[in-house]
Amino acid sequence: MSTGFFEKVWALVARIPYGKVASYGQIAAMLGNPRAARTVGWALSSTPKEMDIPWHRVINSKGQISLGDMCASGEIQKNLLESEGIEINARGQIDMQKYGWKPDIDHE
DNA sequence: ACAATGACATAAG
DNA sequence: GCTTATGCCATTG
Repeated sequence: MSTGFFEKVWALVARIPYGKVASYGQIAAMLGNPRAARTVGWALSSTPKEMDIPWHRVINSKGQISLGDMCASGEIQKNLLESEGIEINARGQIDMQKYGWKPDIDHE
């Protein structure tokens, strides 16, 4: 690890409760860099599958899967989210009002 | 140090 | 609402 940024992202994503989702901007903001949303996404893509990082629970601000828009890998993510109990709209949009993760209630 | 990249975010047309 | 352009931060070559 060159820096702890990746670890921070992984730690935060790993902190996401089951059946919840967080946006890149949210993660970046928690890390102290609300503009580092790109770096967050990149950290996830760099996340070794050896780790139990629920990267699929991290989506963009629109509550949609970015990968599903241009990469077939998004299908996997969508499948995982549905397996988590998260319901997705016809557009692949997630109900952030219900599934939006709130870091304040991580102790649930 | 510089240039390029990347699963984003926001503003403007 | 969609498309294009710019910004922002961290990593890599």
